[in-house]
Amino acid sequence: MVSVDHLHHDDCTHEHHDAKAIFAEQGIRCTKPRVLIYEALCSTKSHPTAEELHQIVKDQDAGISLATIYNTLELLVDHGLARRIANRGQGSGASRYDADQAPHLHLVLNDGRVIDAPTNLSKKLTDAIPHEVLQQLAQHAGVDALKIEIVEDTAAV
Amino acid sequence: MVSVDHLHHDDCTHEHHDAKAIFAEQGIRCTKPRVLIYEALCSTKSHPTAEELHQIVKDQDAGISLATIYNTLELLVDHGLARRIANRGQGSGASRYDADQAPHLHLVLNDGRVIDAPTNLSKKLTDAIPHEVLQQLAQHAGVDALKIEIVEDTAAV
DNA sequence: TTCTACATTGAGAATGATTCTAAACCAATA
DNA sequence: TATTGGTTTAGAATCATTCTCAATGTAGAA
Repeated sequence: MVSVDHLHHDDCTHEHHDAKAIFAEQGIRCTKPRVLIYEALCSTKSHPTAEELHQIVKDQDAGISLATIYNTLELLVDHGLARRIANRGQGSGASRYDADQAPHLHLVLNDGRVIDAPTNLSKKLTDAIPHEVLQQLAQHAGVDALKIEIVEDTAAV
Repeated sequence: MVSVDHLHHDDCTHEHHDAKAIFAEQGIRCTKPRVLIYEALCSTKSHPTAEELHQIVKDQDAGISLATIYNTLELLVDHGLARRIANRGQGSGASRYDADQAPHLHLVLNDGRVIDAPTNLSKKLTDAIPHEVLQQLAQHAGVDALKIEIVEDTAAV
């Protein structure tokens, strides 16, 4: 892994995502559905559900099936290119997804919405937590890593 | 409410929950299914799913239907007698429930398990977080209250 | 570039979790 | 004890996700 291609600067609204390069780096095939799905996920801050992503990419390629959305999202998550956000609230709430790699906290609301915590508050909270506490918790649970999530208190509706 | 039947001592593993009194206090009807479900939920630390609870209470009253489990759990959550825990991991993970009122953190793992954080770590982490940060986040989200949840990092499997 | 092997896709069926429906039932109150 | 309205039940309905497998497309070899 001695590539020298991390020289391009960020340019667009958010960041630049060269899907092709990123997929190559991860050793996963570059297909049209994957590019469309990944770019759609990168270019939104709304933490869409699989269904919502399907609506978006169908505008660009009517043939993409919902199963492909699910397959691709699982692939992205497995390769660390996206996160699945725990679903909340009543009923059959759909999972939501996020490709934003910058460290930030999610506020998971009971109505299903997920919003990003403002950067300053996100940082304040994260910095306040002793690193070793999270580590000890992970050890207690027998897992590699844990992260914080902020969820609405279930009492309130 | 001047009954004199709260004299029987705690006998079971954990705490005593006088379902009848608690339901009365909340102004909700005391029915056999509700008592069984609530007591089953109180007497375990395993954060069972609706399905798991159904298995448990069916041993005591074979007629209880799964729909009643769901109805009752929703009722308990609405009255603050139980919490619904966000579901994780792949696929159709079932929600888990907890009637433990003592303040404690949940560790939500990718395989669907939910375990309680040890009291000391739970306290360390909670105490470390500035109260006003959580408040500001709640305000930002437009909700009454937020709480922390610790989830396994999705990258690890 | 063309060919080939094999991963990926798409449509729909299958599964799992939760909610809905309507009729039978029962707890609280008078 | 009778009444009334909330509760329960069984099963159907709904929603989210996964599975199946034939058709397709990609990456690498020739």
